[in-house]
Amino acid sequence: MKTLTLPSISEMDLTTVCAALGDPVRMKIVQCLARSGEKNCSGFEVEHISKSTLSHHIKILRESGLIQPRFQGKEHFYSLRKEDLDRRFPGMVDLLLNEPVLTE
Amino acid sequence: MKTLTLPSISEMDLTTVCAALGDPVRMKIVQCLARSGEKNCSGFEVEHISKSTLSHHIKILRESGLIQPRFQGKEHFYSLRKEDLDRRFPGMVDLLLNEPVLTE
DNA sequence: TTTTCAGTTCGAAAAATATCAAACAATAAA
DNA sequence: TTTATTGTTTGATATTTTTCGAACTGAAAA
Repeated sequence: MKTLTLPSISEMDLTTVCAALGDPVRMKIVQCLARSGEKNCSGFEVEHISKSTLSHHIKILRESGLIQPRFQGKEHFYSLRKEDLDRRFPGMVDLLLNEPVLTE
Repeated sequence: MKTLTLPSISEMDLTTVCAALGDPVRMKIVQCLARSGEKNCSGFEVEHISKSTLSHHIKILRESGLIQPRFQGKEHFYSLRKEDLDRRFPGMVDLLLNEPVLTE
């Protein structure tokens, strides 16, 4: 059985969250989730990246508090922790939603 | 005569700004400026850091669009580009102001 | 049970970043 | 003019981060 540690609202740190958002791959994943609700790894619109690298980025996003997983069978569905983020960092989700997604 | 290039509002990039804020030293400088208006290097409340390192961090903040300099004699006064940031990333400055400054 | 599928973890290599001391530049003060 | 002050730049090193392939894990399908 999986037991994954997510930071609680009070454990979330703005610098850590900003560092997580400071990578273009991760920013794209977060913006994707902010718009779409829930997706599994293959749903993130990031190209030319190995699955181990993607998994690494997901871990950083999860540990920063930005996203949370839901396990269903062999799939891992991820979603943005909108309510928690809105409580801890009011305005942050809107900021992400207002920003157009970069297409490379 | 100094000619420093600041990014225009439309040149500001959210990922780059987040990367700039994703370092504890730089986050502290920005929060300091968000609260205090204008300060020179010796006014940032960061300890145990050489002046060359501080200068490096200031450059990253300036090039991301977060801060702007004003030259007066031998001093360089820095301030947060609040109006520009509010236009480009509405809510970001408030987000920084709402967040208590970490004291290590 | 064996295979396939979705994803994580491990170990290593490459790239980027943070840090400092020393040298430099520009202004102001002596 | 010489010296002190405020900060930047340069060059080097140490650390961190990104990236990948290979091996692994757990669940579902064959």
